[in-house]
Amino acid sequence: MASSEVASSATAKYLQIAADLAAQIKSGALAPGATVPSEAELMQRYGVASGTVRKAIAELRTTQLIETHHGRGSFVRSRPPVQRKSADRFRRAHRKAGKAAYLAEAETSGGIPSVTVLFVGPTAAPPEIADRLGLPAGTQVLARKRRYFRDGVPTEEATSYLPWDVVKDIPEVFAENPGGGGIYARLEEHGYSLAEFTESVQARLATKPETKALTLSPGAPVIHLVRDAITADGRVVEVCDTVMAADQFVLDYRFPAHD
Amino acid sequence: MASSEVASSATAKYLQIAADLAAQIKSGALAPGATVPSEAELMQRYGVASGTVRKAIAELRTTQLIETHHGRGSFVRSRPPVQRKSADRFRRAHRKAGKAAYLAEAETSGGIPSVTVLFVGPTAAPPEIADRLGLPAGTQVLARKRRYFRDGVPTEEATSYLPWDVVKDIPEVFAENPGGGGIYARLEEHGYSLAEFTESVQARLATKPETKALTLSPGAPVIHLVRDAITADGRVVEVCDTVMAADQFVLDYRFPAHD
DNA sequence: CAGTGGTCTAGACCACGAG
DNA sequence: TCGTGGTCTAGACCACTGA
Repeated sequence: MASSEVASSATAKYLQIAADLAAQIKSGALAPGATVPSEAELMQRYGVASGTVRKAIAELRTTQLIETHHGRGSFVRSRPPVQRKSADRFRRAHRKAGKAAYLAEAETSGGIPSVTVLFVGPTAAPPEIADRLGLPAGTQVLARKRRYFRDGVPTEEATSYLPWDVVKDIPEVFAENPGGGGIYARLEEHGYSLAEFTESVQARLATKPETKALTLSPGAPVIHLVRDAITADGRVVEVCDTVMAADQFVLDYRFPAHD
Repeated sequence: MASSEVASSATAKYLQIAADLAAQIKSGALAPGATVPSEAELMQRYGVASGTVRKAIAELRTTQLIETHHGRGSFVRSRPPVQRKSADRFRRAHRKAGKAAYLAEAETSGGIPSVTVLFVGPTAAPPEIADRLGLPAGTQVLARKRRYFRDGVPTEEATSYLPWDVVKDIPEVFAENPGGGGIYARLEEHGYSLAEFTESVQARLATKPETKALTLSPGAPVIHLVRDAITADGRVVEVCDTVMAADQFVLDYRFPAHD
């Protein structure tokens, strides 16, 4: 028989199973953090094949109701508290007080922040970055790639690109920890007085590597933010390319109505 | 044999197939609008089972490279030109020139913009909105809900909420078309001089109703933006709640480095 | 080690779309 | 009608996790 009694109901079996499990989660029968029954268990309970159960699980994953860990199982997600990111985090006053932008921000958020530096060194500038820096594509620049965590959970990954001629005399920016106030403070100490920042914000689904780096479920959305740091004479002295787990952040902006 | 030579390579077969097709798309060998080879064709070409091909196709779908239509096939998506949304769109100069924000923006983007007004009338303010307006939850406010299109395709849906005492003497804001410069121009004409805007940006997956309203695929990301319009004396006179198809927009912001 | 999810096969039947 | 994608089965082996 195998496929003789298949694909006939109004809505697909795997969706019914997903809806059933979703109802259990919303009702609280499956509490946040609880483990979802294993695939084998669900196959037996619903009398379906493995593929069908897996599609149901995938459905719950894309709706962010559960997360899955290879070899461990699936777990009901607990809505994490979001982190507000305001343009205020780049206020010069914060830099003068010796705080890096991330820490300045973390002060007003719950959770314990931490940072891991993944890479610091020369790189060929990717086309879009080179364009923003006003350099030919492939020019050597300094890249600083780091990953940010809150309570040990990765939340965002950021790569800063700086023109080589700007950084070559600023030894601190080659260090893992560029010192109090971060690289913006170092830039200003070396005569690059920052006038303004511009940010471009896009949202999209995470790529495979991003899901790994940020431990996201496939199909999870990310915020892709690219910021230019611009000096008083109009030069872009840093481009920061950031990918954030979308469910972890709210971005706040404020701008005047005047001309 | 069946499964004797399975799941051993470094990266999964379905990902290799997806990557191969993605490369063909990026190289232009598969042009936008072209039909992707059928599943049967791909099964033969790559020598894999149907399930494997389907997973590869699903991968390309979540990366927005293709779209699939039951019974017709899969097609390479033509990258819709994204629309840049800059804070500049609220410059008073634009309002004075008689342009509404949306049209002012559309001038610098490709595509023909259009708007449909879905609802204008009194509503009980939802909690989050009431909070921003500084009113008790459930207070009667004026809601203006409209849907925006580009080239006939829905791209965003926005609802403005205005305190009743503000609008009760401004007949134009009850009309479908509030006139040149939009409601912000009308507010300023009636003594509500706008000082600044704040925007909160979040990204998440579309809800079921949103996928319908914006004709999105399930699992597609949206940008949720909430803007407050604030007068010189600090009063919030409008809250605009907007949901945008994420793949249609880039949000641009600019802010000073000064204190 | 046992148990979990991840990938894969080689089929089947159903539902949709176009000629 | 025929070709398309959508769902489903009943298995298999692989890879990761934790006791």
